[in-house]
Amino acid sequence: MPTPPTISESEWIIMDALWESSPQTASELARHLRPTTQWADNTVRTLLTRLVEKGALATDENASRTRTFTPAIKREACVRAESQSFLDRVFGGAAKPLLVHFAQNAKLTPAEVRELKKLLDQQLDR
Amino acid sequence: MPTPPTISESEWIIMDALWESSPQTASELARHLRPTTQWADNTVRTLLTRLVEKGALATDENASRTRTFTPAIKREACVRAESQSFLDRVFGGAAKPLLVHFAQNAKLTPAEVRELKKLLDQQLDR
DNA sequence: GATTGGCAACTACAAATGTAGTGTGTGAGC
DNA sequence: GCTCACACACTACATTTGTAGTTGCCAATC
Repeated sequence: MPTPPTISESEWIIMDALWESSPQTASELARHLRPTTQWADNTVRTLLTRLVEKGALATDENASRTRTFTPAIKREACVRAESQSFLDRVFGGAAKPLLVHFAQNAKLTPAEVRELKKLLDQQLDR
Repeated sequence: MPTPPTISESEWIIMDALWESSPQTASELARHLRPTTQWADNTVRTLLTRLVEKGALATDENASRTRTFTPAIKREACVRAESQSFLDRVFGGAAKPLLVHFAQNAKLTPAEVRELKKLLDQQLDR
């Protein structure tokens, strides 16, 4: 998978559901998402179609009547792309201010803080 | 300023220029941005108009012939809003994975690492 | 065999975005 | 006073996004 395509906000919701559990059919997805999104079936189908067009999802071509959908790109790659774009747009590409922002605004448990500090230490070693 | 409006990617470029130096006239802005964006004057003007409509920029109402533009909202507020939306969309609202991601992928200087660790410690104290 | 309940494909349509072009009025210079 | 260069306001138009509705086909059911 080359550069991941642009995934819009609604499309992320679909992708997330499929990254979490796939393959799924359109109706399964719609059913699972309805409580939170209240989307009509056709809305889910449209988003699925667009994601397939973008190459973000794959369907089983053989299945004639009811297709299932599976991610064709890795979540990590999308996260990476989105993160880079966000970093550039909002923080002018500088990671430190971003980290400062989230470190200050997030409510972290002591355990998480310890974990992050350990991660930062590993940065020093390299 | 209540909740900041949605600022699109192109609009961020305009806002950034004005947060950095304001007030500026449309042509000044266009001139400054041309090297990087290659936008036509009218493109800049359109974006400015939209930002004024959104309440993100203010113009000096009195000036009759050549208006200048100034941010009407704080960069920090926009950063906060964008960050929240990004956090929710890409990391499902969980700050720790986000911090992990950027802590691992960013290349930080030892000084920056120390600074961040100090910040994290302050989190513990509260 | 006619009916029904899905599913897929196609179409719809408004708002937001990116990126300008056109028309118009006016101050600055000649 | 006439002209020209600008600046502003309007208009334009393709794409993307959000959110469906409509139509047509097929498989299982009665």
